[in-house]
Amino acid sequence: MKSSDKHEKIIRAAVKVFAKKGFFSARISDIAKVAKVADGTIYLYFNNKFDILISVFDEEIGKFIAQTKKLVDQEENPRKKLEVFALKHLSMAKENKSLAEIIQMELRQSHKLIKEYRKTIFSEYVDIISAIIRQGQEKNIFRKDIKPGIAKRAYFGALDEMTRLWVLSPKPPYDIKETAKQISSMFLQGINAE
Amino acid sequence: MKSSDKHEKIIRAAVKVFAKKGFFSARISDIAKVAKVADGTIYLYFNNKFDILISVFDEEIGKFIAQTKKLVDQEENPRKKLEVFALKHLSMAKENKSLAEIIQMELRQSHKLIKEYRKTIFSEYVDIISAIIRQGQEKNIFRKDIKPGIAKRAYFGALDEMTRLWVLSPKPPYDIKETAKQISSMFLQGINAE
DNA sequence: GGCCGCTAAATGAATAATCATTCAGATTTT
DNA sequence: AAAATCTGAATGATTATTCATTTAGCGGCC
Repeated sequence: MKSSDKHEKIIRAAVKVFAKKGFFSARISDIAKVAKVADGTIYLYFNNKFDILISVFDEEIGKFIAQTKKLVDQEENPRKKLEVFALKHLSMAKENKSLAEIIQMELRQSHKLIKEYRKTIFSEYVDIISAIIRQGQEKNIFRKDIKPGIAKRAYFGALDEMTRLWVLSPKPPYDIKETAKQISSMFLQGINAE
Repeated sequence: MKSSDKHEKIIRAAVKVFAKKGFFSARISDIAKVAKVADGTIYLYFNNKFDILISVFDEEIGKFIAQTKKLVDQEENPRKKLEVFALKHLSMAKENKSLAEIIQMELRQSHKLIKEYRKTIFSEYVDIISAIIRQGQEKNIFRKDIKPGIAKRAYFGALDEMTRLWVLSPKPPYDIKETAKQISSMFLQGINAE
């Protein structure tokens, strides 16, 4: 068997096990069992347990961010860009529930390395939002008194919290498209009547 | 020494240690050392390590939610209520950084018990928001097509994400009042120019 | 084709370290 | 001098990691 297969198999098993039991409660032997590999084999591909978690993030989140950027770039209108971003974010959570769960739970860990990691990777992601907002402000489409640095976090936070609902509930209580629409609409028009 | 003192001392020490190292990496002996108490003494006041974490939540978060409710009730106008909520939320994070950090990190844990706990306690908190929104809709102040169940999470998520910024950064990069204003304004008016 | 020798990959039992928890005895309070 | 409280060393369970051994893959040779 080619070694790349094993690497892949272990990562996939780890996603499942971490999602189910959480990083600290997951045992290497659990992952080995799911991956159908000996405990020791894991150490041929990863330095330690923590390294597996980081690899999961690196390999899976990277792909996702790239996809999001591409989609957003295809739209012209900043309003539309925000909608597309919301839809992509929520869709990902629905289609890849285990990974979403790990991001929700484990990327919030207070471990120093994870904190640092989170800062870097999330910056790249939420900066997609602030870039859109700046664009919109330049085109006089968005209010100039809104700080992009605050708005990006507010928008991301709103989506992230909806994702948490998906992750914690067995069934999505709201429709994805409907939710993305509501959230982008709230941000664009606000909730004030008239 | 009165026993209530020890209980308090241990809780306070636990808040510090959990915030610094995270629940799983925190050792009982760490907490004991900070509390200036023997390891065994902790077990006279708490059943186990997990029980300490739950007690931290129960005793500290409970107070905070009660305070928030009281403040919100003092306002008449739903718009004003939302502003007050945001300000209280962010102020709490600034004034009680260790606790905010624990809420951010540990309450996201995938441990079954924590998941359940989170559902209960957070529902109580975010339902303050949905209640405000429903009130506003009844008075024709807020759009009727906004679902309170989505809006409450979006609003909470936005604030929660700003809190994360506080927790992860050594210095608050934005002014608390300014941030609360921006977020409530975004939700009320939206970011569209005119 | 079949056999041999070699290397890389894989195995999983044994190791070693970590800590939550306990409890027999010390100390303090009443 | 009981009772209540506290202590911290010892226990025991858990598991990440290691490593001596086995297995599989491959090229050269007859």
